[in-house]
Amino acid sequence: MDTLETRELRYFVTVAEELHFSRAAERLGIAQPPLSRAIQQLERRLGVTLLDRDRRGVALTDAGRVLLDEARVLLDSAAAAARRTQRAAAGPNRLTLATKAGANHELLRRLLDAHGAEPDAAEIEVVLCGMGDQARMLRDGRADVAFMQRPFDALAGFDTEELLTEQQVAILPAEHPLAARSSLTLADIADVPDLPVARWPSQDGTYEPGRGPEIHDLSQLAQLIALGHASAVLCASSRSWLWSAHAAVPLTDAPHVTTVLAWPAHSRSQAVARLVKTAVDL
Amino acid sequence: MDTLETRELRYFVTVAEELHFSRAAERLGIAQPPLSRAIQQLERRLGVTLLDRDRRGVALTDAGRVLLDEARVLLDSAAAAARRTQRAAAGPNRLTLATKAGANHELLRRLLDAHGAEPDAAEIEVVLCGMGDQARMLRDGRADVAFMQRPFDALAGFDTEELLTEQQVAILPAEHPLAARSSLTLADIADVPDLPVARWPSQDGTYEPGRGPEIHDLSQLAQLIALGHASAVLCASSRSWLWSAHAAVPLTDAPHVTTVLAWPAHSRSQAVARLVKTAVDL
DNA sequence: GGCTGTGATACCTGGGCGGTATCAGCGCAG
DNA sequence: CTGCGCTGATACCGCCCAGGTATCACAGCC
Repeated sequence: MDTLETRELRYFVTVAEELHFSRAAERLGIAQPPLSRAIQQLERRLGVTLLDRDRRGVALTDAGRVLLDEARVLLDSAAAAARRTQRAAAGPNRLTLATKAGANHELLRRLLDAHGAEPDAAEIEVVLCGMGDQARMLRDGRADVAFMQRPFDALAGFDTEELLTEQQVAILPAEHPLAARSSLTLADIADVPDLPVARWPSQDGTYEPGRGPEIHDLSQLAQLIALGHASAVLCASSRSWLWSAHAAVPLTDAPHVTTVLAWPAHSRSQAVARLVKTAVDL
Repeated sequence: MDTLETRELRYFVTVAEELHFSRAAERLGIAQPPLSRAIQQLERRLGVTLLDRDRRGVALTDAGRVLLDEARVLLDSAAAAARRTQRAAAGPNRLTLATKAGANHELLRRLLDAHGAEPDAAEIEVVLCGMGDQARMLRDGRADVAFMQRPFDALAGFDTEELLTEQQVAILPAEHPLAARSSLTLADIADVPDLPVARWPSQDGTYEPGRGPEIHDLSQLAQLIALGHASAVLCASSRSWLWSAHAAVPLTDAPHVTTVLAWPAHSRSQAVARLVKTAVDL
C-alpha cells in the first residue's frame, strides 16, 4: 500500500509551495529530473494525482491540497520528535515550560514552588516567548508544557488542564478620568479619543489596522500607558506588575480569561504527568 | 541535524517492541545486520543512544522511550495522511462520519438533514463503529468527523464542538420495582442482587472484573434488560430506541453526557468546516 | 520561425540498503 | 575450563535506486 517516506513528503511540500519543479528542485538542492520522478513515484504509489501539470504551470488537485496539509504537520511532527528525543537524552528529568509575558506570574510561581517541593521533581526550565509562540514551541518539540490562555491562544491539538479563570481589566493611566470608575465596559474604553487601545500583533507578526499604538512588549505597553498615551485590556492578574502610574478597572463585559496548562495530546511523559498532577492539586 | 526517515522509525519501533534485533528483523522481513546498522545510523544522526545493548538483551533508554511514543504516532499519522489523500481523490466532496451505536440518533439525524439542505453540501457517509473506535478512525484517516461523548471518549488531540448535554438514565426492566421510581441514584442500582449493571468492554476489548453480564452490543443489552437480567446506564436520548419492556429512570447523581462533534485538530478541510458550521447553527 | 522556459524522458554513476559469512561477548551445561 | 548456543556487531559484496547530465516535447511569444 503506502508508507509515505519523509523524503518524498519534503519534496512534495516544496513543489506544492513553489508550484514550479525547477525552483523547487533548486530549493531542495537537487536537480529537477529526480524531483519530477520522485513526485511521479509518490503519485503512483498512492494511486492519486496530486498535481495538474498542464500548459502554463502546475496546480494542486483537491487530493494534493489534502496531502499538503497533512505533509506539513507530519514533517513538523517529525522534526519535533527528533528534538524531543534529543532533549530527553540531554536531561532525563527536565522539562521546558513555555509561557508568555503577561501570563499569570503568581500562578506560575505557585506551580513551580509546589512542584519543586515534590520528591524527584523534574528540573523545570521556563522559557518566555512571544505572544502566540507557545503553541509553536509545543508543536515543534522545543517545549514540553506551556502556560496558555483561553480564548486567546489556539489550543487545538493539545491536552489542557484549566488552572484559573479571571476577569479582564482595563489598564489606564492613573490620572485619567476613567480610572476613577469602579467598573467599565468595552464600549467605555473603545473610543476615547485621547486614549486609544494598544494593538498586539497577530500570529504572523502583522498588525490589524486601527488607531492604537502598535505594541510588541509588555514594558513598552506599561511605558505608553504611564505616559497617558494608551490603554489596554489584560487579565486581572496583570495588576501584580502595575506601576503607581497605572490604574486597573474591572471590565464587566469582557470575556473571562482562563489560564490553562497545555501539553501535546499524545504525550506520555512521566515528568509532564507529574507536573500536571501538581497543577490539578494546586 | 535530523529528518527521521519513516523507514528508520518503522525499524526502530519494531526493535523497541521486540527488544530483540533478530526477531525484529524477521518481523520486518529483512536480515539482522542491516537492521543493526540502520538503528546505529539513527542513533548517530540524532546523537542519542536509544537502546542499551548489554549482556542478556536490549533495553530502551529514556530517550528511546520518548522516541518510541513519538514514532508510533508519527507512523500512524503517516498512514492516516495517505488514506485521507486517497479518500480525497476518490470523492472530492464526501465526508465519512463515525458514530457509535447508542449515540444520539435524533441529533445526528437533525445534523444530517440540516447539512443536506445546504447548497453544495458534502455527501456524508455514516459509519457505525464499536464503542471506542471513533477516535481510532479519526486518527488513522478512515473518518473525517465523529460523533463522540464526553466524558466517555478520549478527545485528546481532536478539535470538538459541543452539541448537546444530557442527563443519564438507568434502563431497567419495566416490571422491576425500581422502574416505578421517578428518579434514582447510582447507589440505588449499583447493588441490586437480581439486576447487575451490564459491563462494556474497555478500549482493548477486555472486560473489567465485575458481576454484570459482558455486553458488546446495544441489541444484546436491550434483550438482556427486557428479560429482566440486567440494568444499564445510558444517556437520556437512549429513550428513543427503548422497547415497551424497558423503563428509563433519571439518575440524579450520574455525570452529564455531552455529545460532541470531533475532527482532527489540524484539519483544514472545507467540507468539515461547513459541517461544523451547520452543527453550530443547529 | 527561433527563442525561452516548462516538465518529462533517457541514460549513466555511485552510494547506500540489504544480503551472506563471520566475529566477539556472554551464559550455561558438563 | 571448554565447547555450545545465543546475542548483536562487523566485514564485505552486489544491486537497486536516488541523483546527476543531456536532451526532448511542447507551449507561449516576440
